[in-house]
Amino acid sequence: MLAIERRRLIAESVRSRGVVSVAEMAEALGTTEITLRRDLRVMAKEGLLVRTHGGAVQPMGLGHEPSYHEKSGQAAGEKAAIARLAFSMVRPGDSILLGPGTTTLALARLLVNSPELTVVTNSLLVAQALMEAPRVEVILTGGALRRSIHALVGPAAEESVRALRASQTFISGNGFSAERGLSTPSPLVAATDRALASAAQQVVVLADHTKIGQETMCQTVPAARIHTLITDSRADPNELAAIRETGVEVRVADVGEHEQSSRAAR
Amino acid sequence: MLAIERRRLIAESVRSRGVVSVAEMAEALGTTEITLRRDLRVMAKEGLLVRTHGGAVQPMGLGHEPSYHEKSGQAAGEKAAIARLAFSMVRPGDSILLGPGTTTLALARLLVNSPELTVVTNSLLVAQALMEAPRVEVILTGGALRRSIHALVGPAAEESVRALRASQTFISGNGFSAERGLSTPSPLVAATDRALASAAQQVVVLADHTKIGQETMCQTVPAARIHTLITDSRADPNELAAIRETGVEVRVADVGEHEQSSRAAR
DNA sequence: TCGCTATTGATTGAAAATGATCGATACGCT
DNA sequence: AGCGTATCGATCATTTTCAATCAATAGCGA
Repeated sequence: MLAIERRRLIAESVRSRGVVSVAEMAEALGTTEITLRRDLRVMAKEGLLVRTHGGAVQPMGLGHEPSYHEKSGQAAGEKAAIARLAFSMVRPGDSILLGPGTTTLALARLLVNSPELTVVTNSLLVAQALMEAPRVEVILTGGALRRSIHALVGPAAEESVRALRASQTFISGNGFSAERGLSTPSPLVAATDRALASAAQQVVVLADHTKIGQETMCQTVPAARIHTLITDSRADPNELAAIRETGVEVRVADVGEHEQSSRAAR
Repeated sequence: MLAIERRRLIAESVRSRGVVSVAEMAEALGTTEITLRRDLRVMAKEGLLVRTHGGAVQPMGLGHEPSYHEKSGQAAGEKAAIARLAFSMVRPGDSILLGPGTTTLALARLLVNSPELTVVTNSLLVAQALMEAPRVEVILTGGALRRSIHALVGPAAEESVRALRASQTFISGNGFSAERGLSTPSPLVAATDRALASAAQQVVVLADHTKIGQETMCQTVPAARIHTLITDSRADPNELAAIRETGVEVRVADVGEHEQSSRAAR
């Protein structure tokens, strides 16, 4: 096996799995750990990976953001189930909008192998996830970077979606109630989400049970403008009933037994 | 077997498999490794493949562009020196534009502790780097995601910078010559870079020595529209003189002794 | 046939890559 | 904190690969 070929495989492994171990790779590539260590050292110097004890990890820049990831561990199983249900509503050839949030991010990760799709988003994390999706056309809105949610907001963001029209918008938020609809704590984010919502024929809200019945400061979209809410089975049934009253179609995602949210974030 | 025939088979093998090994091909073609090496040397000089130890690989640029990871290691010390010089040109309170590229990314990393700055960029990596810069306002252009360079391009990107006006633009490219100015292989990228350049009073090009004198397909900005070129001390002096003739201010960054990049590009 | 040239094969010393050993260091566990 | 284990880096030996030079062969025209 050629050295360059070996390194290409290592790079690929790092990109796809995030981490590699020296022993494991040496075994897989049929070489010794010494050689592999040398490869890793060279590749680390080139910035292709970051060396750690016993292996190497993906350099920060592609892949997973830790601070944001802590949050995504909460109700991870539920979020994944919601994302799967939302995924089933996407048809090949569609143009869809994705807002920021851990649940929409989970949806984006499911879209990686999807064929022929156009995704418009203001979330850097969604864009990052779809970097791996060769057949998905990704369009980012412009806008000012809001660090806390890794998303683009502000007038520029709203302006750039004004010209667009998509079949569906998938957005999330911090609270959803029958009375107030979808809400978030930040006026800037709310305004941008509102722009996303108004650019699509169908507005789908992804909100796990921790958000149902919650109300936060700024209304994003009133319930009347929302077509579908996808949540999970631990949401308060009374509130869901009230939401249905307002004309929103409520769909409840089934959480597989193996992915209860009791599990800690990795 | 004719030499032409043999080389055609080699080229085909490289194209289809990405890599060939000397021993393997010699076996397959029924010739000796010496002859095969000679073939590879000639073909490498013609740019049909890139020679490596033990074999050869597909030239990056045809099959797939060099993923930015691969490029980021080349001339790393020089790039850092160029970035430092560019950094000294940025004044607090400025609004600047940053294009995509490993050198502009290095500049962005230096800006992390900079106070009171507005940065407009179409590079996701620059945005990511500035995520850590609490006092830098980051604005992303919109646009279609170009995966190979992790940047936003296309009409939407150009449109979103049209309304902006900054004091300086820092852009990079794949080639810079006195005759052709700044150039890149992709028309889409070139158009977007051009839009960035036209939005600022001062256009600064960051290009390490490997790009000086090179010409690629699409002209981004003619030399006449460029105010300053920052490069490193290994650049061809004759070409730099010719560039100065066109009225471009050429500044040469000093590479610290500890960060030579003697390693050849692979 | 003769002479010329281009291509191929062989040899050799140098360079690179690989593998192994050993002391030093870091990590995990109690 | 202390100890055992795993990992790391450096150095040296071995193998592989490379480039340069020289010899041999085949093709070609006069």
